[in-house]
Amino acid sequence: MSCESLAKSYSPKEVEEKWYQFWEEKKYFLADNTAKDPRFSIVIPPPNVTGSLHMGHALQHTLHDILVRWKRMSGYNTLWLPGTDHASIAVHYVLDKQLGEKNKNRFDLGREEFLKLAWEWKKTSGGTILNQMRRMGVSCDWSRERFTMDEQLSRAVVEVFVRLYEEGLIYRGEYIVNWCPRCKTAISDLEVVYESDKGKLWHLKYPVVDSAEYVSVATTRPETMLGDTAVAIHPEDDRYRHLVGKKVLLPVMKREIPVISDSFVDREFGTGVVKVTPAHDPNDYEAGKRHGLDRITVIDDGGNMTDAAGIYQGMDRYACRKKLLDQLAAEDIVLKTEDYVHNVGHCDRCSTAVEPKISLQWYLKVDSLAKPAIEAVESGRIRFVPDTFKKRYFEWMYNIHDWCISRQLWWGHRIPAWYCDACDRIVVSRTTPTECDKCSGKLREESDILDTWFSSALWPFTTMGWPEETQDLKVYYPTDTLITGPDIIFFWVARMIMMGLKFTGEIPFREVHINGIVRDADRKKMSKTKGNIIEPLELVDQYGADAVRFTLSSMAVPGTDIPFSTDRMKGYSAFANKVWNAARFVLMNLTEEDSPVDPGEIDSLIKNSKEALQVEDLWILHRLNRVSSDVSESLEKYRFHEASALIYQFIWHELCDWYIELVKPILTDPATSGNQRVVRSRILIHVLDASLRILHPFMPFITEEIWQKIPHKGDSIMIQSFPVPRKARENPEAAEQVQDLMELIGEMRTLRAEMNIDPKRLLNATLCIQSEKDRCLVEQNLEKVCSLAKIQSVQFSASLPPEMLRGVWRLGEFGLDVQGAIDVAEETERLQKENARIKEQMEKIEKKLNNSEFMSRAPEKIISDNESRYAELKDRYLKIQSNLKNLPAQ
RNA sequence: GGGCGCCUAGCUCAGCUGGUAGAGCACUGCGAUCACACCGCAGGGGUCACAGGUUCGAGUCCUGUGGCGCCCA
Repeated sequence: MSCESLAKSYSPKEVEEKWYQFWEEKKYFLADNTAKDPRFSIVIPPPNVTGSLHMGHALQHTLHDILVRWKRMSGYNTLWLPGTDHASIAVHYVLDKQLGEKNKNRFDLGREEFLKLAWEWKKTSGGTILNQMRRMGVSCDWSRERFTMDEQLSRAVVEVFVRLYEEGLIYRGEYIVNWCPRCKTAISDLEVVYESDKGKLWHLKYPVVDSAEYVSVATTRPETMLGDTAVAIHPEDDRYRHLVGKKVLLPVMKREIPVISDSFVDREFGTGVVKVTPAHDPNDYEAGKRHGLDRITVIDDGGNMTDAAGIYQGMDRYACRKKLLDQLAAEDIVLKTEDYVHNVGHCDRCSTAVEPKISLQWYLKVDSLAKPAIEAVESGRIRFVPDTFKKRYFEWMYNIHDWCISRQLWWGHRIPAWYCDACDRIVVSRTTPTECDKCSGKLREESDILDTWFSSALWPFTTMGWPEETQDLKVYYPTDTLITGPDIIFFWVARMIMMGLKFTGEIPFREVHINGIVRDADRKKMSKTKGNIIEPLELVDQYGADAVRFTLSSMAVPGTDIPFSTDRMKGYSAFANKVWNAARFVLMNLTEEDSPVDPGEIDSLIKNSKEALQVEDLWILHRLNRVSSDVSESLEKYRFHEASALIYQFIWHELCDWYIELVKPILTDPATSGNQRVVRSRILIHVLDASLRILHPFMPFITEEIWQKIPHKGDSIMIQSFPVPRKARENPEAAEQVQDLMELIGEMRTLRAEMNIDPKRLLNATLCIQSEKDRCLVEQNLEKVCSLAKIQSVQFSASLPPEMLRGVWRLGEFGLDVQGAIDVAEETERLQKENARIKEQMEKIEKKLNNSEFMSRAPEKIISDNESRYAELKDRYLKIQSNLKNLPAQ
């Protein structure tokens, strides 16, 4: 085994690419569906194929990868399945833009050509995000990469559609939908985002027919008046009751329309009279149905006025508004104009104002699917982490509406339906029919495609081969965990649960971990317009993937947003360097002959040759035990922040700050025996090895780089076992002893610092320790104490000589000889101050212990804790008191 | 309008089932010695938003007030 030495500091750039390639080549990421081990499986929330890696992905992928690497190292047969979704609207958007540059649109090209172009685009640019993911070090099984439009997944989509149709759960109907005039498609309720826009409220004069009276109607969208087919009042509104049944004359169009009475009218809005445009407003549409009103469509698919708009035909809807208002003003129809802030729906993808529009669409009836999906969460079969998110889920599920699943786009899964023009029959089929099964007439294929989320909803099982009963499906479905953001609980999580239960009879995942949203350091949401976007790959370039991963993980409190701070990340890149240098120290103390350490070797060392071990050895092994189980426990609960803090604290503040420092004096002392040296290096190798393994899921690159350089068995750290607690190493006694030594060293250091003693100056010390056992402990570890507290000689004595600086710790008192008269006044003040602090704490506890209510009601454990704490404080207090008394007279 | 969440050190946040207020960064002092100055040692800094209540005991549970944010309509 050769022991290379390490560079003085860690540079991620040189190692990351190398190891990622190595892992992939060795096929470590591949899941083996024949393995007998318990399995752990997870599917990626498929990123949009047009997307590029942002901080949200970086976070989610980091969390996925931590779980997956940890489970893999813990002996699970692990699958992490990657892939992308086809993102109909987004792809259309990208291509529309490209075509637009050549002054063309998709209709010029035609469906077939457009799809060719789309596939071409997918082939060249669709893999961007997947390649970017690799830079984060993700260990997904690339051999199982899926795309929602893969042939097999597409077949599954057809299968699902046909089954749902045959069960009567999919129907076609004419309703008012959210229409995006730019994308030229219907979109679902969820894809509409409401933003408050500053607009105006125009009050218009509608004269009552055969009367001198007129009514004033208020509207934010005057152009829709061209399609008005009634005005409405509230049935209990006495102001207008007399008008019901009469007609008003619609200005401009000069159409007589009825006054209807309906309780949907809000009496407080405007004057209490509203115009009714059934073809362009969802509420009006419903009211129109109730009252049998005509529906006049005045705005077309592209947002332009139809021929029903009279002279405004062909005009853009906003241009029309302007011109129309001119006309209305000229005709004295506008009674009043006020500023008005209202919520306007915008297309989620392209931000164009949505146009409510009547059209014939395909819908999925969701009631019967929602029921079992609700039950699955209510019963706890599916758990949300944190739990509070299930409320959001229920809220939506209890009020769920039928889902408009058709889109008037081309890129996606074409709805498998054919129309017979001869007999009006609709044929829905798994295979392309040649003729109408009823009248043998010619068939016309449906041109609409399905909502992208329709296929995403099937992702957990179609990616594994459904509807075939594949081995993958058997082994890896249902998946264990879904990690995703709060924004797609409805879009995706809820729909996956419904579809999973419907088509596999099983829940698609057992737990849903909802992560927070990554924001900028000031908690602001990142956005292009704000210009506060942080590019994860730029961070990776600068600080290394490990530092980025660790930062995200350390801030990943379930369900809590992450204000990403570069300062904090610098801290974690320093941590990487710290780990590097700890390894460097270990390697410097090894020789060519050092071989890999088996954990069992350390156990038998404890069992058979305890005398060769130092107390700090027992302590660090004990601590290692605890940390390994604590980290696992935290990960089990998705407490990534806690797990990160545990391993950080252990490596930096226990292994580096104490263990290595305690071991140093032994290693540097030329008098140390060969055997002592060997034992030290065996333990160092082992503790470093185990620490690297615990750290590996969080920081895969640096841990692999170091692990490959220390004595090791095996080809890669990523397939080694994750440390588990070993009984032989539990040693609370050693833990306490080291605690006592640390306290002594700490007190001495504090005293030195407070008294401004030159850090390099070696002092003589006197120790008073009552207990024989305690004295032995200190005696046996004298070298270490001296080295870490800069002491040159120690005397044990029953009492402290007067001319010394004094300190106390749990096991006794100590004096530092500063060789010369000490400033008694200053020393008195210092000790008195310290005792005042102690007294304060004692009084607090005293109050509790003197309270009979507390003594009779508090649990025994709490009482005894307080008592022993009090005893300790008192002991310390008395020691200081006696120190004060024994100071030389002034 | 309905619902949910947040307010803890200068900053960003932990603090699970109530029992001695924590971390990282920043800050102050000291330190180029044999892993690391991307470092070490020591230190300062908090009426846990506010007001009530429950309890022997409240950052933690309950009610209300104020401020901020999110979701749904």
